[in-house]
Parts: sequence; structure tokens; C-alpha cells
Amino acid sequence: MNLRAPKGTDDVFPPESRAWRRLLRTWDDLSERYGYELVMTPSFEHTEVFARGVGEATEVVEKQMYTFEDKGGRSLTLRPENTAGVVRAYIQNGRTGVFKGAYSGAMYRYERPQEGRRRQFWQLGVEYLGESHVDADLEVIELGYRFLLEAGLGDIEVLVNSIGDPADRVAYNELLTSWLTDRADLLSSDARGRIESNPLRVLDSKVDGDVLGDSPTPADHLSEETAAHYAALVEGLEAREITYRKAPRLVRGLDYYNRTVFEYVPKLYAAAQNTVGGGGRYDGLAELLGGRHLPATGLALGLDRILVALGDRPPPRALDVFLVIADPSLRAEARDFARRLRDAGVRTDFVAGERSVKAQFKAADRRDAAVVAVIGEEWSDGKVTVKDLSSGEERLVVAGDLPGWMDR
RNA sequence: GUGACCGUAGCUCAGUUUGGUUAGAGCGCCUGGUUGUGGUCCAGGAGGUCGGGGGUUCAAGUCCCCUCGGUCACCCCA
Repeated sequence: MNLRAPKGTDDVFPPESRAWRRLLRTWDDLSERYGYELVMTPSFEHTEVFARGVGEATEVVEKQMYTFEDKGGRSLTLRPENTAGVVRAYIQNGRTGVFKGAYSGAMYRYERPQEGRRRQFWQLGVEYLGESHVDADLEVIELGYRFLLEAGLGDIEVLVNSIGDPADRVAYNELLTSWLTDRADLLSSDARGRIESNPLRVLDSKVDGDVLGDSPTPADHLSEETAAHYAALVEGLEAREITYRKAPRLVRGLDYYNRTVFEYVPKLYAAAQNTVGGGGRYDGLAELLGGRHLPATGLALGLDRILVALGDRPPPRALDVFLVIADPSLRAEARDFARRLRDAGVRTDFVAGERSVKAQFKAADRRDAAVVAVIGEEWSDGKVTVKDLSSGEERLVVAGDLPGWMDR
């Protein structure tokens, strides 16, 4: 029996899980305040949803998918990303017009694990469907930016670019292909192999950076309309005081993107996998999946990576009050008292069985409670002895006043 | 898929170079130091297939081979 979690997966326990809980709540709250409703789609889809949506020639589809046949002979795939699934659901459910959806969930890609790259990883994201205006792109970028700041990741830089519309890319691809072909002998074999299949992808190759330094870029070959869209995007970032940098060779690994693409990079985080989020516009995806034309834009944030980038920080406290029941005959009263505290929003706990006072204090300490409230002889006066566990200070407090007392 | 480094107690590691008695430390855990007080302090205790398999040897944690696992980087992407 192999008792290990599978390669590239993690168990999240306290105290690390406290930071997870905090960020999941922040996300839920922030996305709701921006008007995004919760959307939940299956963890697996028919393989073709990703093959067609994400793109046959992408790394993700070519070699990173967890694909399996179920007992009914269907080819299914664990979602490597969530956008294709949400768009599939929008089409299937016959929705029309604008839909703003937020999600949070595990994604799966078969890769060699390393820092910030897991086989099961958690993404937070939004999809803004049915809106072609650049303000939708801007809202999405702002939302992700705000989240990262609230998470505690100061100093975020948003890398932005425009890769144009498919029409722009016909001419550009031709130009790029011939430019790359002229220099094929200088390129890595990986890059050479992509000249025919997916020339745009060559642009973000790390090893070929030197060669690519003066290559033609997509943003310099836009139609009037897409150029205006990009200009308005940059202007909007300025107006929102979002720290950004134009990254002319930023392209995305998923085929469905057009026009706007962006990534979030924390300036002070030096690992190889330092992109904590990214996204862009994908006006063509719905059609690829067999629906009608649907302008859309969205973003995904890598929660695992955000937490790695945050580094080791003192974990937030998880418990406010720990009840110590000094007189076992008061157990029922203690239980009611705990319920009142919990109803008042005070995080409260106590040991389940009958244990010595010493053991109960020890439990309180191990759970990292802020204070202990002792329920014993003072209960007959309606009071509890409250001890601050970090200072050791003790005082008598009227039981009903404890929630308010905690707020001080 | 490619490469480098690393696997000894729950965790962090020493011991491996130069093979040699019952494999160690710190932290953590459990018990005790009498009444209703944790954390600190003192005393005791539990806990190890030295990742696994094979080989060399009188003798292997230590040397050789294979294998599994981990980490980081390439690649890819959140």
C-alpha cells in the first residue's frame, strides 16, 4: 500500500491551510463585489472540449492532460483549465447576453513538479462573457490586481500585450514565419519545431531570447480596430493606476486568446514559475466549441503560486476562545455558552471529553487560542475567568460580555 | 519529456570520505513535578525496515549495481 499523496499533489493542513482559507474567502468576497456570480462546472469534461477549445497544438493538450476512458467508453479529461468548461456550460444552458462568472477549484496537468508547479493546482478565476468592450478587459485585470494586493503580494507588475485578431495574425504569422525561418539555425530545436505548427509560441521561448530580441511583434501589426482596443487598454491601466509594462513578446500558451493578453508577476519573487496569474480576451472560443460568436475575456490566478510567493508568514490565528471546564458538573452550561459565543461570531472550542484542567489548558495552547475562559466556581456569579494566553494576564469577566470584550 | 542534486526518528540534521561493538542530537510527542493554569523550567519515556531490492565482504547507514521517491531547473504555464 502506497500511503503517499500522488506525485505533484499536496495535502494542505494547518497552519498552512489558514492562509488558504483566508484567500479563498477574500476571493469569494471580492469577486462577488465586482458582480461575478458563482459558476461551477465539472472537474472533467469530454476530451474534445479541451482539445478543440484550448487547441490541439498546445503543450497542454499535446502532453499534459489527464485523459481516461470511463466505463461507458467515453474519452474524458480532468480539466487542465476552467475557461473552456465555463464557455461550454454557457452554450449548453442556452444562455445569452452578458454573463459574469467566478470560480475556484482544482485543475490538473501532467507535468514534472517543481516550485510553483503541481499536478493538481488551484485556480481562482473569472470569465466575463458577452462583452467586447475594452472596459471588460480592464475590469478583469483590475479585479485580479486588487486580489493580489489584498492577498498581501505588494509590488505586482502586470505584463500586457495585444496579439491581435485572427485576421491580423494571418499576415503577421506569415511575416514571423519567414523571419524565423531565416534564423532557424540559430534557434533551439523546440523553437524550430514550432515555426510551422505555432509560430507565435516561439516568441516567449526563454532560451531563444537573444535571437528573438528584434523580431517583429504582433502588437506592431494590428489592424486599426485592434490597435485602438490595445491603446484604450493601456490608457485604462494608467487611469486605474495599475502598475503595468508592455511586453511585446508575451503570448499565451492556450490557442483561444485574441487581442488582450496579460500576466501578473510579483517583482520580488524570483522562482522560475513566477507568473501568479494571467488571462486575456478569447472572442473565438465559443465558436470553436460549436456555439455562436461570443466576445469574452477572463483571468485565472494560481493560488498555490500566490501562497509560495507570499513565503513564510506567521499564520493567522484560528481560534479566539478556548473554554476550560474546571467543574465537570457545568458541562451543559459550558456547551450552551459555547453556542452563544459561536452565534456571536467568536471562534470558540473546547475539549470533547472530561479532562483535567491542566490537559485542557494544554489543548488551548496547542490550538493557538487567543484566550482561555475558565468555567468553574465563578460561574455561579455569572462570570468566567479569562486568561490571555500570550501575556498570561487573568481577569474576571461577566460571561455575557465576553464577545464584546474580545473585540477590544 | 531532459538535466542536476538529495533520501538516516513525526520534523531539521550528524554519522558515509578512511566499512568494525546495542545508530545519535535538537525540536516535536507522551508521563510525572499533588489543590483550577498552558506556554517557560526539571526528570523520565515512547519512537528508526538508515527509501526499496540485489551484490561485494568475516562484517555495509558507510563500497558497487538496479529501482522507487523528493527537490530544483529546462520545457510549459496559473
